[in-house]
Amino acid sequence: MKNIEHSSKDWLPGISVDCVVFVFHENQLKYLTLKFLNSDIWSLAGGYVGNRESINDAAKRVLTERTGLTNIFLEQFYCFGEFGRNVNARAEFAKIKNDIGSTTDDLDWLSSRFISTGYVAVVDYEKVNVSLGDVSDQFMWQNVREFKQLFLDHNEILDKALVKLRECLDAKLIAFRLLPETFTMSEIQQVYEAILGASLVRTNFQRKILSLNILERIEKKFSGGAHKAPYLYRLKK
Amino acid sequence: MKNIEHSSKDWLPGISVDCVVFVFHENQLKYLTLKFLNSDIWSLAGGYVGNRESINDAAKRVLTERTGLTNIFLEQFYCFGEFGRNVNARAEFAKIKNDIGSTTDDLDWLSSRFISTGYVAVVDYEKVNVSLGDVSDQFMWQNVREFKQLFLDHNEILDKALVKLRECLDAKLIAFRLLPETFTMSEIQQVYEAILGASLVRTNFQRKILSLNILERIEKKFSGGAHKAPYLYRLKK
DNA sequence: CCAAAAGTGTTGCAACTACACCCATGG
DNA sequence: CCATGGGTGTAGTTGCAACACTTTTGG
Repeated sequence: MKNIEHSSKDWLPGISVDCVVFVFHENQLKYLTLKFLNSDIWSLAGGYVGNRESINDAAKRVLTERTGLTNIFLEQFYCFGEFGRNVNARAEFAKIKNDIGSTTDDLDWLSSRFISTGYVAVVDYEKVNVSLGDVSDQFMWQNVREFKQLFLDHNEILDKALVKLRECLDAKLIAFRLLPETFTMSEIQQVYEAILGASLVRTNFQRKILSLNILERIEKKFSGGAHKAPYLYRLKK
Repeated sequence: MKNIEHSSKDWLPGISVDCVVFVFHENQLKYLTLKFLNSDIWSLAGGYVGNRESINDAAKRVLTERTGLTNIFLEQFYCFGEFGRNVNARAEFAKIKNDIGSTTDDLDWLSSRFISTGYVAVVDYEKVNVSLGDVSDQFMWQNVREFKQLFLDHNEILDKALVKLRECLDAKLIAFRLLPETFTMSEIQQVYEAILGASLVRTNFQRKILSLNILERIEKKFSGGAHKAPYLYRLKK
């Protein structure tokens, strides 16, 4: 409860950031959700903005706190400022307050009107080490293809994040940030297919990716199967 | 000074909106700037957010207050949240305070940290009727090709607005919103050239625009010149 | 006739799609 | 040999750019 108790002094009132953290795992595109202490309410990874901190830095900090990672792809995509986006959810807040054992002041601050800026983050599943923080007791990587009811307007934030992710896919080389250091060509294709929600023709896809001239092929190969092993690739310096 | 005097009660603290209002006039793309009372400081059209008003509605309201128009193209493009974007400009605020005869409380509120969401607006020059409001004594339609030093980080806001405008140009049919009800084909081309900052081949451009199938040609024509008069077009319903 | 406006035709380029086909490799 | 992975060739399409050329119309 440290963050919330210090709230009115250390943090900007009425302003928050919410990060949609994407990973690729088990052949699916997933995003990070956190469950509030002792409740069944799931939210995106959010946080407040320090009095002397830029909102972009706040998003970076929240991401580092939750994932243990620095230097990750992070991009702002929209500012959610509807009246009632959280004010109309006093019941949800009251439940959370009760569950996490907050004081009345905290609830007043939490349930006062907030404007939240949304960020898309893209990380390598194998490198993430999720820390729950003070208000959550569980986390989950949620498949984007399965609907899950989220806190407040976080479903809307997720939808807009997915649109932004697709827009950035080629220009910002999103797919390679979702994969480990080395990967096979079909893994790249699976990432693209998961993000675009469509299947792609293998031969044309490989030509497109290789023509970018950003990959180098590593001669070491997979072992195991009763057939040819796929090549491994990694990003050129 | 009405708005500012009521500030701490009626408006959300620390949050504002800034609108970059574009028009097409004298064959140039221009944006609205306002000069603070008795000063030489020029800013974009900004405003605060009502306690019970969504930020998108606040932007709409600011736009209606300044231009007299409703139902105009308006789109959010970025949330500016650097620490110091206005806090480091106490000198500018002190000058404005002096010029507009504000009380100390107002200055404290004004110069406290603000986070501002940027909006692009696109309007028909012939329909705009600019109202100065309480803190400005002059306005100007500024050519985007000429640099002008603006208040705080408003030059950066303008730059990002222009990028957004170009991105929306085709998808949101921006050009037709910058023109009056009826227009000639070469006027449309001039708008495109002003926004893109490049010249286009007439024949190919006309083919592209007409193939959109959104225009109808009006048989009435211009009068005057010693040559064929251009056709007039208007958007289909 | 001239000048400006409006429109057509054609050529070539680049990107993408679909699909046929071939080679490589490990068992 | 088979199954899987990796890659080439090619034909068709689409969109766009460049440019030549024709037609319309008012004076």
